Amino acid sequence: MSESLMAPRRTGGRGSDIGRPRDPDMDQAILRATIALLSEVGYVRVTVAEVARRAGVSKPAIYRRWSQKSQLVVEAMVTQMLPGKDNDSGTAADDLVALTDHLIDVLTRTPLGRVLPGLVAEMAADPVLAASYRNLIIKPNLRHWRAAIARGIASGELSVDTDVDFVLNALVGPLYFSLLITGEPIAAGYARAGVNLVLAPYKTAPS
Amino acid sequence: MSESLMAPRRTGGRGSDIGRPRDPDMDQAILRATIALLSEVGYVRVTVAEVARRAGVSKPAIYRRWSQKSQLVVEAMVTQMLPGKDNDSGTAADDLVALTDHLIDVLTRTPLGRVLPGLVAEMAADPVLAASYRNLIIKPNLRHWRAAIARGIASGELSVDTDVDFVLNALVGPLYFSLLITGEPIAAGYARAGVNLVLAPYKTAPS
DNA sequence: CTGTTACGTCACTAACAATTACGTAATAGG
DNA sequence: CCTATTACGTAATTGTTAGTGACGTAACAG
Repeated sequence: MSESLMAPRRTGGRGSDIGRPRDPDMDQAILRATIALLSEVGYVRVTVAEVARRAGVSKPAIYRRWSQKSQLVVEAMVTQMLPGKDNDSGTAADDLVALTDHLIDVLTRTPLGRVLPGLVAEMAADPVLAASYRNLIIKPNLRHWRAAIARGIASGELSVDTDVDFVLNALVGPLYFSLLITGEPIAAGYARAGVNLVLAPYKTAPS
Repeated sequence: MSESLMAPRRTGGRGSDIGRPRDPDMDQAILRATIALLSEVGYVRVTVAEVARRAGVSKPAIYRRWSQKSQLVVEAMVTQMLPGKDNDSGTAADDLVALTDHLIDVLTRTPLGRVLPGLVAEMAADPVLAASYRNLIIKPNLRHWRAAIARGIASGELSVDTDVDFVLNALVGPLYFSLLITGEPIAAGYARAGVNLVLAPYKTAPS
């Protein structure tokens, strides 16, 4: 994977050592203004001019750092949103319930939920952006889910035949389907019920 | 639900009976041009001006029929894409496999797959459009899934406790998740494997 | 015929992303 | 200190596109 897929942010001119250095405070001000605006109006209605105004910064100053609005948004999300923690509660089932509940919370009660639809559209039109988002946000988060399932297999709680991808997708997919397509609210208790059903074929007999 | 949520298309002026009637051939030409353009360039890059050019029609003629580009696209998709047929193959499991395979085909090999990301963004910003798409496309299609599961319960193939929404979401959700978020290809044999696993908790003992 | 609407052409507004020119300020290295 | 180099703000500009509006002409209903 080429580095450009991971580093949408523009580097300094020819060499970043010579000339006047960029003001790091501006970076933070821009990213914070981006997140704030995102959570208020959603991706589509975020304009670079408004981000600049709120950050107390000029528009060219933003374009010096990020070549596109979409890449600014991705970096803002990466730096401002903490990945789910990898709680090890003792059983894979409980870990997955916790992860599912956390994801529901993120999708329904944080800016991400409002940002995602617009971002999905941009991703489809911009492979570089898509790679950034997937590598920096999606994959790191799914890693926790895989780890929980792996621990369950190792401890004997789950069968060694457990289809990790199936379990993961069956739990996560419906949440995105609901957010992006149907608009239906997530049923209360979805996490516990879903985990029980998805793991049912893989639960080993209690020893 | 108000009728306006179902009928994005503009009616004729005050009464549709007086004055020069709209040319029905133009309707078809516009819808066909929209679908063709959609499948070539995707939602974002569809411009009303280009649709008009291809349909051999003026831009105002389009806006006389649809108030927004997004509504034109929805109607184009509704009229040009056949809903999945409701095959009754004898078992709920086989029906669900067929429906799943069909949905995979639609999402990966028809214009819908290229259109959906842009449409998701529009839906998030436009409740009327969202209602149209859900009522005209999503819900009618999911009805076939529900029917198949209901038949399985009626025949005794599935437990009466079967969680219909869970089964449906666990099969459908991952497909959209893959298309819109991860970009990962659907595993070959997903339909059969997924149905087996999702139905496992509900399969009644063979009588 | 008359009223009403559709149609095309053309011009137009408004919004916004993205770029550029220019003058000024800040920094590193010599 | 001096020079090259880059950052910064202001401001103007380009280009694209959605969506409107005016006008003259064509087609339909009664």
